[in-house]
Amino acid sequence: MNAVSNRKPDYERLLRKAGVRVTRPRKVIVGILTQSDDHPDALEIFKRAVAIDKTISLSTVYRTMKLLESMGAIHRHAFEGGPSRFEQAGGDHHDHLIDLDTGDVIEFKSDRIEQLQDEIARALGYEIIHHRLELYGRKKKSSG
Amino acid sequence: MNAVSNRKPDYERLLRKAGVRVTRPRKVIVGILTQSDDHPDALEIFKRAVAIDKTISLSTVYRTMKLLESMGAIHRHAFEGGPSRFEQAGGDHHDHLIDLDTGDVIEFKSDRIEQLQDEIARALGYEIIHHRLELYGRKKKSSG
DNA sequence: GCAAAGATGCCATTCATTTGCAACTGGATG
DNA sequence: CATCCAGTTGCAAATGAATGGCATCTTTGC
Repeated sequence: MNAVSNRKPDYERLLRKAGVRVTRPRKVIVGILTQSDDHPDALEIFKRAVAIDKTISLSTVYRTMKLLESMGAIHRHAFEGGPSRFEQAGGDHHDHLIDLDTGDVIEFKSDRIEQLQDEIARALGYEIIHHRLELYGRKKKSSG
Repeated sequence: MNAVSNRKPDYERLLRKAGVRVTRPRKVIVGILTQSDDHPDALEIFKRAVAIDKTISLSTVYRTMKLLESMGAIHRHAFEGGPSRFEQAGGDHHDHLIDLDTGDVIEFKSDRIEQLQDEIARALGYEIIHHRLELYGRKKKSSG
């Protein structure tokens, strides 16, 4: 388990490469993603977007997230009991620890766990396409 | 990783113990759960219930699942891209491998992974309340 | 058996997300 | 730089899962 790097993708380049238009709403949204280090949901991204350009609609946020996801530029996480939350792709693969009290998301990584998952799948005759490992926990009060 | 035992809870006893009524719809629903070895969603349970008693409503299925869940008699799983699916509690803890082609759910268990999860959470200053580990995969064709 | 608390069925509602559609606009072309 | 039009957008209505309100029924304690 260790820290996770996070180089940001060049979204505009990716959009052009995907052959879709680089529109004003899309620029605003990817700009927000670039500046975000948290895991906002669609509504939160919408709010941040409206602060920059008040004509942007929530539909467009949803459509853009779906587009970026299909391009592999972002990851969607459906943590339990809430809307999907998004994060930029491009960093190393990692899993998530969700703070049940604050909703904060902490990233972690364990090669050992990944390896064990592969072994399990192989033993069952399966190939893992992707996986989801989420720890839901509370901060330990170390002394008081 | 190994097979998972599955002793079925005595739902009617549990209901009485919880101080709620053992009604006709509830009997039908827990009867279905007792006979199920899969991971049906609410609609599927509803269909099976209606086949036995056509007056049962989907609302009651949802209410009953929620009730059983709060009693700890069943577990709810929100696998990606679909409605919640349910399984009886009472077996050992286990995680899930979801067959992306069929939707089949295979249960597995790894003490080693659980242990690593605990270590990770501890290192981050957290106590795990619960976790979710899902592998999404496809069957390997071993020869043809 | 009876009454009252609890459950049910039905329907409307919520919440997250998607879709239909007319109006708009990137960006390739001339 | 004007034109054009497929790709996009905003809006509103639709969807799908799940919940809530409420009048009516039904367990269960007496």
